[in-house]
Amino acid sequence: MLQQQPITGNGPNSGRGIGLNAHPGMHPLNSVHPPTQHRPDGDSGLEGTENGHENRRDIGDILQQIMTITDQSLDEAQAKKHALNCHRMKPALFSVLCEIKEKTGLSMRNTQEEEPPDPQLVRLDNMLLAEGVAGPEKGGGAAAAVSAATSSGGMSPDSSLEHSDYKQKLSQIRTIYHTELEKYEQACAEFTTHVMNLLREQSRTRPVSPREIERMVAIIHRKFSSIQTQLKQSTCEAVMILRSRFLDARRKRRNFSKQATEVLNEYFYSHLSNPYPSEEAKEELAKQCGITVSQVSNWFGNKRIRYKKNISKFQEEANIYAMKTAMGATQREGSPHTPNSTGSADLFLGAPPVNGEQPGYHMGAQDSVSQSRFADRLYSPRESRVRSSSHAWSCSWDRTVSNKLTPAQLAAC
DNA sequence: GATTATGATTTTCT
DNA sequence: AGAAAATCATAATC
Repeated sequence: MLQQQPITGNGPNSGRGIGLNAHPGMHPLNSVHPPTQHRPDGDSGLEGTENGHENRRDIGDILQQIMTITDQSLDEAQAKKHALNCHRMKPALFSVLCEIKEKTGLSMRNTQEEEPPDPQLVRLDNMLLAEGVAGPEKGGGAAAAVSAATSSGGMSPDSSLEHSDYKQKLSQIRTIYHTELEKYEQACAEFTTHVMNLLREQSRTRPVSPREIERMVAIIHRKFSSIQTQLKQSTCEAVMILRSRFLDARRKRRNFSKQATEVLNEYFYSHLSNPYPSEEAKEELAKQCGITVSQVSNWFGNKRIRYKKNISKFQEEANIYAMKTAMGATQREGSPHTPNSTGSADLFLGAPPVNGEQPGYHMGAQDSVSQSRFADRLYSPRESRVRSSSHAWSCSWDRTVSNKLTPAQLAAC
């Protein structure tokens, strides 16, 4: 627009702009246009000498004014500024100018002032809060996250050690996060204050309304919040990596202690006809082995399926435990049995005397006496009670395993 | 380092 | 819902 003026502008102001006509190089341009009607003298396109002189005088005046400003002392300038500020028309003029600004350039920004909270940021906030990184410092924050993550899988005996390591690392992340957040907030506050002061200062000489300052502050905060989002995102990533490293149970699998395996195996082989411990029995076993109930369940699940898949592989182990149990039973011979007892006493529950006979170790062999004994047991009141609580047992274990028990194992059962 | 053992998880079944 | 079966991933062993 402005650049076109010299070409098309031959109106009343044409030829009076500062510097344009004064520049000698512009004359050929102007000369393209024929002389307009307000020049009846039919000048050949060159500015009239009077006009030219007038323009030069104007420019000279302006230059002179500029020069005098630099000559003014600071006090003088301040006094003038003050006088301007105290001018009775100033507030009115100020507000009018502010209004005009609002209606023009700044109206665009009004539309985006009330934007909804960023869903991504909300998600990050929620996660940081849940992980105990953000929010109030509470001792149980990290621990709660850990227990929540491990509740399904159970805890290994050395888990407390690893959890403290996890907590320590998490608190490191927390510290870094809070330090960075503080830095960010400080920087944001500093910058905001600086800009506000600057704008307030400038509002004395140019139309800057308080509303505009507020808006500017909001813009600054928006810009800074993107940095905050990045910080939150990287913190979340760090927490996720930490979690996957420390809380993935499969990653840190530890074998149970020998003693724990012993206890579990003893129970398993002494209940080979129905290796489904009740909830109470599981709790008891868990207590004895120093593992969780779900770990006991896992162990029995694994053991059952692996035993069933390859019985011959487990024969030796089975016989060892059967012998152990049988010997235990022999030792206890004569002592009163409590058929409905639970827990470790259940190991010898109902195990009949093997008539002094040592376990035969007839791998896979199955005599008719054992079979009938097994059948008896199968339909004994106790067994039927247990069976009703273990639906799968009658369908799967009974058919595939129980009828392959060796005499020693059966005796143990 | 290949193989096996084993605890945990996931999927399927009853 | 709980167990079986399949699978994964790591520990232990050779």
